[in-house]
Amino acid sequence: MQPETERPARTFTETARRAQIVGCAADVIAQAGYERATMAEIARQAGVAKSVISYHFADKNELLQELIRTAVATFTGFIEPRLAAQTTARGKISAYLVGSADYMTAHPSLHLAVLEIAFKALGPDGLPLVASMPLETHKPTLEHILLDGQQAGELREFDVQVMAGLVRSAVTHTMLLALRFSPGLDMQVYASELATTFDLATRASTS
Amino acid sequence: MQPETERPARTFTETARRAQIVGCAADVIAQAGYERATMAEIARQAGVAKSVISYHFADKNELLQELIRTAVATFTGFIEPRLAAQTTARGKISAYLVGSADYMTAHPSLHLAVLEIAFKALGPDGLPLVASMPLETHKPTLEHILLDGQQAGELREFDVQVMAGLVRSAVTHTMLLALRFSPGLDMQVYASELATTFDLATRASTS
Amino acid sequence: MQPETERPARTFTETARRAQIVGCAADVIAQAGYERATMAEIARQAGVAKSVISYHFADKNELLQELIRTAVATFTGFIEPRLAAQTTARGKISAYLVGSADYMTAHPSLHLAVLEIAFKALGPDGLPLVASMPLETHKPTLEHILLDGQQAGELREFDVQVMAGLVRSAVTHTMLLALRFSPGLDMQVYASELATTFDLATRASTS
Amino acid sequence: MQPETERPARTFTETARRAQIVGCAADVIAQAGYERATMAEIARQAGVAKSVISYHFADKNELLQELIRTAVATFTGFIEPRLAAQTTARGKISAYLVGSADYMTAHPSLHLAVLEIAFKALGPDGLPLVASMPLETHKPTLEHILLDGQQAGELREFDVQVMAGLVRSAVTHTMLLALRFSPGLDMQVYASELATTFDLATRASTS
DNA sequence: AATGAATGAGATTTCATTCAT
DNA sequence: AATGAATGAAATCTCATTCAT
Repeated sequence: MQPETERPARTFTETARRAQIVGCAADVIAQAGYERATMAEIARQAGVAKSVISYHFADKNELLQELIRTAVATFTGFIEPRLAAQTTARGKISAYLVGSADYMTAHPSLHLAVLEIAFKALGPDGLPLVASMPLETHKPTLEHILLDGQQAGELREFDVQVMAGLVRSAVTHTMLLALRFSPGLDMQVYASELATTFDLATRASTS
Repeated sequence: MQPETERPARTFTETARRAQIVGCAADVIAQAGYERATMAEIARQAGVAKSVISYHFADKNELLQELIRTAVATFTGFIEPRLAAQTTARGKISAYLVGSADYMTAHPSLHLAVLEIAFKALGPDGLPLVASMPLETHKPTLEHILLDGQQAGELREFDVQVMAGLVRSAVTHTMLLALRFSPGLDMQVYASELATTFDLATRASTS
Repeated sequence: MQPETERPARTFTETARRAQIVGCAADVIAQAGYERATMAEIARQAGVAKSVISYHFADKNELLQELIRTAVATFTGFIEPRLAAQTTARGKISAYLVGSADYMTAHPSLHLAVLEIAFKALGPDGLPLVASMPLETHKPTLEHILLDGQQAGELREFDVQVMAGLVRSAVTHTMLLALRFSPGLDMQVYASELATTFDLATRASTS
Repeated sequence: MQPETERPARTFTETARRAQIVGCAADVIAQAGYERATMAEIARQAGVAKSVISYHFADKNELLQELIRTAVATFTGFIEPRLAAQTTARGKISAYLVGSADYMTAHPSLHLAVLEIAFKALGPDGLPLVASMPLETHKPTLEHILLDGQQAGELREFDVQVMAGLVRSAVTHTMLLALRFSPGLDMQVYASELATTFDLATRASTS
């Protein structure tokens, strides 16, 4: 049950420091962009020496991976209860979009940081860092929702892969670009507009 | 009419060299990714010395900007006749999606390179390089199409900004990710799936 | 009789801890090599925190010096009775070689660690750490043996410095390299081969 | 005949610079020791910027390997004619020792640098750098000499491996230590003392 | 028009050591 | 007596850019 590799349990202080550093990293990455988010800059933001980060994280990759793990957990905690509260596929899709917008509003720098990392960070093997990470926790979920909706006759026939990709892009990419070009944007309005759009695009024609 | 800044007209050789270098840059960026596309690597691919690039381009930014200008021109040449051939908004949207897929098929490394640059390259001010570029040549176009469609009663009421962003993301982002995860994907089929989806999402309900 | 510098006598626990750490240091240095024998690694091997070492030893140099002192004492305890048991110079030389091989067999990591340190460790002044150490406890001894042998007419005329250096190198260096390239080597056979060689090289021609 | 990997032929300047840098590296390593021979220090000694070294050598390992290659070639050029001039095994052994001393006298920093590197430098895999290098060009040679001498009845029976190791250690290690502790030492005298010693140790008893 | 050579700024990482508890 | 946490110095390597020829 426990992993073989014996790692001494983390101290309370250790855990707190790691969380603090991850938070500062997210802030720096979100505000200054991934390429400016050097270890030196993150340390400066956290008010500690560069080597403090090295002390708590094996290397930059581990820091970024922890950041992503945090974000995935946070997002999941945000979105899952909302999905569970809906019984219909159409309701779940809408909840996914609105919930994502809420998450982005609640944790903007975490969200932006993850996107920066997903697009830009490379692992030691030269492949995108996220390629070796469970970023897609909710990927099957979204496809399941669509599939279930089709089988229940609630949604029309379409390629589930394509539609799921489109929904996910709407959340990560469309909203992101929109935010970048108009920072004051109301995410909730934006999300409800998307919800309407996807409802029309997916519902069964007889409805 | 009169050039603002006095720059001697480019010779034929000069123009050819610039085009060659831009092409090599696109290949390297598309295949190896933006972070590996160093000046040295681009020069190696082009079979010239690093300083040749510096001779023909003021700096790396200018090279990337030229690449983007080339891509925009190519894309425009691809898409505009197809839009012009359509009279209805619904037809134009579909043509935009299918035409984009055709462009990606015809010029894959140009397309991929532009996306890499758009996501990753920063200008000297630290802002994304594309922020200061006419990347959005077709942006007003797409919004015009939607607006005209609404005014003609052909399309339902929706936020034009949101929908245009979604369409554009579908082309740049959704397709890109789909390609990355399944390289053998048939772009044309994918595009027609998207066309159906957007048709349902945008058409006026009475139609 | 009276210690020059006032240092409180070491407790029993203290002494044991120091010995344990020295032993672990020897193991790590012998197995992983001097450059990998960081304080962190030694502490890990000893199952204590890094700062425990700092607590018991002023700095890394003191730890290494203690290790060398231990090794010299051990080696001396090994070799002196054997030398004392021999009455002739030729017997003593042979006993030195064979005894050295026995020592290496009995305390391999101590021996390897000392060699690593002797070759690689630098003191704070940038000079080899062993330059300021009584590593050469047996150096005069060896030269005395040779000199006595010459005066007794047992050994031929040769430069005592050169020959002593050669004998010592045979033990530290030649055997070491031989071991490195063929780990299963029988040290005792090797030593007796060396003993024959040096006997021929040093004995008076009339014998 | 030519190696597959196409490497552009080196310029005259390039070759000269590489040689100069290798020479400076040897000087620094010999005088200050391997651990102080940082890229910065070598560059300072050469009067160039750090990155000039990076321009001419892929990394520090390549620089060190080139240094070793230079030393091996120089040593070979020194020793081979002298071996060829001797017809007997005993003459060749003597020539090897004296020739080595001459080489050390003629190229002291090259010799010292190689020893420093051989003992201390690790490759990227953590193994000694010289493990992957043709340092032992003359190793078979020395063993051949001894073997031939035994077969010709000129040398007594002994383990060829052991004796070859001892001869080589005498050159690299014994002389080195002697030099370190008495810098003004006359190498030629030292070598002739060693030559006598090894002659006695190896010649057939009937001679 | 082209190029080899040189450069300086900056990024990550390692490590012995110190300090407060 | 012991330890987790923090630190600063230093080292290697990368890369866009510039200069003299």
